Amino acid sequence: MLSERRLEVLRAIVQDYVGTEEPVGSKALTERHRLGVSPATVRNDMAALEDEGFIAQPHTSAGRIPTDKGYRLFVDKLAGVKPLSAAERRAIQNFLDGAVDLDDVVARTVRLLAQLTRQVAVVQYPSLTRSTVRHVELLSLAPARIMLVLITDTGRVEQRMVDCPAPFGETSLADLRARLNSRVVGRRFTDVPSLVQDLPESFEQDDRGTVSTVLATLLETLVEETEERLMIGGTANLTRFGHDFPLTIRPVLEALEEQVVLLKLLGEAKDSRMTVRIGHENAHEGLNSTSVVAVGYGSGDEAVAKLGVVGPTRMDYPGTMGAVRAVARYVGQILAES
Amino acid sequence: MLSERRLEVLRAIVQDYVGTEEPVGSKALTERHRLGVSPATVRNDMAALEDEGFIAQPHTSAGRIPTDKGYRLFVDKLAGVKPLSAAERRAIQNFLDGAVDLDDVVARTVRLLAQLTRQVAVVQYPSLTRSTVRHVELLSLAPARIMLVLITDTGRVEQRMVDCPAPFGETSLADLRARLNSRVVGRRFTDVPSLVQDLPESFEQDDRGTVSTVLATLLETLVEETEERLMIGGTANLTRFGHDFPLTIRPVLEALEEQVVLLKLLGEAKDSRMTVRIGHENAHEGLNSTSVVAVGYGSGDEAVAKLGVVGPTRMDYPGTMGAVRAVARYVGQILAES
DNA sequence: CCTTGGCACTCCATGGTCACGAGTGCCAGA
DNA sequence: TCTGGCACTCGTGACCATGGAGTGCCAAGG
Repeated sequence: MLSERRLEVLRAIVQDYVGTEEPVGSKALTERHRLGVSPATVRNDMAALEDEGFIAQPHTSAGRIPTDKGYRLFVDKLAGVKPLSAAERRAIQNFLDGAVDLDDVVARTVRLLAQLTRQVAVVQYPSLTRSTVRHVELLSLAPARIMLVLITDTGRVEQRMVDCPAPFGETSLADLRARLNSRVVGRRFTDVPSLVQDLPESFEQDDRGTVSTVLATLLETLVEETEERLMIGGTANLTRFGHDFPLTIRPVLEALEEQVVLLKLLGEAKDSRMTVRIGHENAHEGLNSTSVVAVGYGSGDEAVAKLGVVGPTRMDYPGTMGAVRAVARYVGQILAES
Repeated sequence: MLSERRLEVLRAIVQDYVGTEEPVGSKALTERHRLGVSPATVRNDMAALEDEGFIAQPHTSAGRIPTDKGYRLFVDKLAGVKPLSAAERRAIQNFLDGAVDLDDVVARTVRLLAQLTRQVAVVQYPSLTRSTVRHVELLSLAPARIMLVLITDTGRVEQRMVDCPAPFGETSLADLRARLNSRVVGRRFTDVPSLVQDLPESFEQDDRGTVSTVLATLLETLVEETEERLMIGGTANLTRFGHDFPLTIRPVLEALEEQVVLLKLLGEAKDSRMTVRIGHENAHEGLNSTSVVAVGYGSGDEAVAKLGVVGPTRMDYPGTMGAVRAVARYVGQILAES
C-alpha cells in the first residue's frame, strides 16, 4: 500500500508533467511543491512508485513521467473535478442559447468543448434509441412513389423514398397516414415494430403490398438511424500534442474519421456517468497515447447521447472533466427546453 | 519569352520536386530527364527561370524548387490532366453506386476523393440556389404549432418549427398545403418569393396572420439553407505535408474547421470549370502553402455544387486534377439518376 | 524505521569543429 | 549558343567535449 505522502508525490508529478511537458525530477518537485521533505526522500518515494508501475523514466537519469496506470490512480483517487468559473459558465450558457435547431446545438457544443478544453471535441447526436416518434408523414410524389418522413421528439427529421409495388390512391394514403400516426406517435422507436405489425391486414387486398413496403421502410429507417451520427471539432488542437508529433497525430486523425471507432470510444460505458479512458485502456491502437473523457447527456434523467473530448494522456484531467461535465449539463437543459 | 527547352526544364523540376520533395539540382536533372544538354546549360536555364521568378533556391548552393508562379505556369501550359486508369474508374463507379441517400453520396464522395488523391477532400452539398421544390409539407403538432418540411429535388429535407399567432384548423392547413404546393412544386427557390406573395389575401381574416408566418418561415428557410453545407475528409493525409510539419498543418486544420473559409475556397469561381488555386493565390493566409483544386458538379449541365481537394502546393497536379474531374463526373451521374 | 546529505555515476542536450558533397556562378573555348 | 572546368558556398552528418540534471546507494542522524 502506498503511503499518504507517496500519493502526494504522484499527484505532484502528474501536475508538473502536465504543466511542463517534461520529465520531472526530485529536486524540481521539492522546489515547486511544499512536501516538507528533502529531494532524497522524494527519490525513495519515486523509486517505490516506479516499482509499482505508476511512473517511469524515459531513460536512465532523466526525470519521471506518469504511466497510464499512474494517471488512472490520479484520476480515481487524487484529482477532483475542477468546477468552471462563473464567467465560463455564463459563456457556455450564452453561446448555447443562441442555437436555432438541433444541428446548431450540436455544432455549437462541439466548438465550445474544443475551445474550453483546447482538445478535440466529439459530440454524438441525440440517439434515436430512446427517442419517441413525433410524427410520420407520407407524401405521394407519383402514383407509385411515396416519400416517408419521420420526425422525432429530439427534432430530427429523416426521409426515405418508397417505391410501391402497386399504385396507391390518395385516400388510402391519408388512411394509412392517420392510422399509422395514431399508433406510433409518442411511442418509443423500440416499441414501433410490434405496434404496426398487424396494420396491413386492415387494408384491402390491393393495397396490402404497398402498406407492407412502407412499414418495412419505416422500420428500416428506425434501425438505420439508431446507428448514431456525431460531429467532431477542434482538430487543430492536435498540434499541441507534443514533440514526437507526426507519429502520434496520424493514427489519431485516422481514428477520428472512423465514426465507428468514435462511437465505440464514447459509448462503451452505457450509463450517463463520466468515463475516462486512459492510453492503452482504449481498445483502438493508435489511440494508445490519448485519453478520452466522455459523459452522457440528455434532456431528462436519462442520457440520450454522449459527448466528450480526445486529448493526449498528458492532459489536465480535473479541468477537462469539469468542462465536459458542465457542457453536458447545459446541453441537456437546452434540449429539455426545446 | 522562355524558350521551349526552358519550359521543359521547368517541367522537369516540378516533376522531380513533387516526386522527391527535395530541391533539384542541374546534375540530377540531366540524369533523370533526357534533355540532350549538359548540366552547365541547364544551370544557365535555371538562372533565367529564377530571374523570371518561376523557381527559387531555399539557400545559396542548394537545388531549386518551384515557386507558386512556377507551379502556375506548369499547370496552365505544361501539364495535362491525367486520365484515370480503367480500374480506378470502375472502382469509383462501384463505390458510388452503393450510396443509399444524399448524405451517403456526399460521404462516399469525400472518402473516394481523399483516397484517390491522398489529400484532404472537400465536398459541398448540392446547392439549393439552383434547386427546385419537390414538396412542402405542413404538419400540425399542436393547435398553434406547425412543422414545416421542405423537400428539394436533390433529396434534401429541411424542417422548421412555426409558432402561429392564432390557432389554425386542420382544414385551413390542408388548404394552405394544397395551394402552396400547387404554386411552388417544380419551381426554383429563387422564384418562390414572388409566387407566394399574394397567398395570404385569399385566406380568411383570422388565418392570414398564420399564413404569413408560415410563408415567412419558408422563405427564411430557402435563404438560410442557401448557405451551403459541406463535408471534409482525409485530414490524416495532412501528415504527408512535409517536414516542417507542425507549423504548416495547424493553420490548415484551423481553416478546415471554418466552413465559411472552405466555401470561399471552393466557390470563388462560379462556373463549373476546374479551378486551381496555388499557394498565395488563396486569399486565406495559413493556406499559403497549399493548393486547392476544385470543380463544379451537377446532375445536368449546370453545376449545383463544387468539390475539390486541398493539398500542399507541391502536389501531383495532373493526377489530382484527373481524379477530381472524374469523381465530379460520376457524382453528377449518380445525382441525375436518383 | 524513516529521513537526510553526500557522492559517484549515467546520460541527454548543447555546441564546436571538420570533412564531405551537392550545387552554384562564371569564364574561356569550341 | 553550348560545354567543360574551376573555385566557392553552404547545409549535413559525424565526432567529440562539456555541463547539468537526475539517479541510486550508503552511512549517519533523529
